[in-house]
Amino acid sequence: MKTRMTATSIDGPGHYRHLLSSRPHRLKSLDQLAVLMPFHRGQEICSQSEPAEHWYCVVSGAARRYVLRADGRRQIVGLLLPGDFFGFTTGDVYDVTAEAIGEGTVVAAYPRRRVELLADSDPVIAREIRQIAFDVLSRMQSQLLIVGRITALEKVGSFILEMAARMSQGRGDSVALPVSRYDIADYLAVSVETVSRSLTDLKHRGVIQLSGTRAVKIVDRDALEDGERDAGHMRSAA
Amino acid sequence: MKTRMTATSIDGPGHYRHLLSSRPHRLKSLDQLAVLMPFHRGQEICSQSEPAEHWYCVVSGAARRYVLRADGRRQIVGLLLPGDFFGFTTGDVYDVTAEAIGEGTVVAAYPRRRVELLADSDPVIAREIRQIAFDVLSRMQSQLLIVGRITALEKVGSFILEMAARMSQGRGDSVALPVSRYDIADYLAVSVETVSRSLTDLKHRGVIQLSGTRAVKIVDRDALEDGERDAGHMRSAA
DNA sequence: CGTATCATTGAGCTTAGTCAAAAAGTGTGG
DNA sequence: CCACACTTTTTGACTAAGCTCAATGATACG
Repeated sequence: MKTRMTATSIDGPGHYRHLLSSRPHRLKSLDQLAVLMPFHRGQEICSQSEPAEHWYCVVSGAARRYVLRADGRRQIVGLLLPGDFFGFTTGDVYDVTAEAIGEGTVVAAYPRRRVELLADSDPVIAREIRQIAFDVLSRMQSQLLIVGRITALEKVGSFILEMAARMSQGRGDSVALPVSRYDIADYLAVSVETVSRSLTDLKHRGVIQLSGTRAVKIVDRDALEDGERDAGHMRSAA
Repeated sequence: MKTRMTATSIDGPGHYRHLLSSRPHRLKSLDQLAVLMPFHRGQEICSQSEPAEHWYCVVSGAARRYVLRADGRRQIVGLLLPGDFFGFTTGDVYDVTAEAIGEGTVVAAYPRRRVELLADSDPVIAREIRQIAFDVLSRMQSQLLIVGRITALEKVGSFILEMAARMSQGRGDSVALPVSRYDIADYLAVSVETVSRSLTDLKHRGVIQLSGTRAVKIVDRDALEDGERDAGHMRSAA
């Protein structure tokens, strides 16, 4: 069993502070409550069935939320990029495990009780948290829509589009995938081999270009979006 | 295009009031703000891309949230049973369409602006809404975990278990499925034929019994849960 | 009681999973 | 800087699961 890094394992709460303050994100008003924690590659941030004492926000790097099946299969129910919050539960324990993907992933941990108390006295903060919850909801629904697609090619195509949108804030046709093929496979609920084959296929068709294994350039966005279009496809104008 | 029933189409806001007050659910404190609306089978409750002016709660019957793909395929991203809330968005328009499944499905509509104003002045209500959002999150994650399963048999098995848990509050091994095979198919992202074949299969194996097409009796719960068990499987003790 | 919808079953075909192995990166210590 | 070990990625051959098309049976509703 992996050891879990605790808040006390960092040598001073202000060490990564600049990372937080320099980055625009929701809950800015709660930054002073946050404890910033760096994690090693593959290290658990919070574990399924353990007391849910914090809400988290990725500051830099990336993380994955997942469950392990009895057959050993891993199912990823969320990829978390900088600015993404996680750790919200219905009960008082975490419902899935979250772990850092890259070395040195930094996460802000907000003590749940204290934040909720603050929210009780400050409607603005309460609204912020509500909005964050809706964002999480929206992210999860996107994944559901991707995983629910029919062919593996469509799943991988949608995945690239989602990553492109989330990583570069919608602009730019180049993505540096923050995850391995294995992660993509477990996120899309297909096998690694199928992910690899789909990418190769998209490359051969001239839909994408690959520089190395992680850098993807979107050449023909329309082709990716085909089999992606749903009736009434439009970004919600906030 | 289907016509959408508006709030004015009911002949008095108090007509279905007893349905709401007799049913335990969250947001009891907001019942007086709710407008109760009955819907016909297949009638739209709210539409993708339209202004999100209400939050909803199913009072009786059932509803589905879905998107339509360019190829005509329908993807269901949520089945809503009595007590379930929906209509939360990140932007100011609904991100998917919701429609009633059964004839006479009754839904409570809460005017979003007014509820948020109320939440601003009442921390208890704000907390309620937060909790509701987390519930929605949990429901969606459950679906993601089911859709992400490998075989159709596992998907259908998990679906039966989920419905049994949600409909009878965990008690009882009999479920009256509130939806058609087509709905199940679009919820699980498999074809109707596969749903039918899987149910027949489970019946022949003695895992379930079917009385008619909608009534399912769980005979061998363990068998359904196999390929269902994930490491650390336990209900969060609230 | 007829008609439309829903459900089941069958046959053939396509896709993706599995098993196996090679190739390409990555990182480490000598 | 290079050699070695390990991980990740790709490719191939085979198998099996599920989709499509098609037809028949069952239900529900007017």
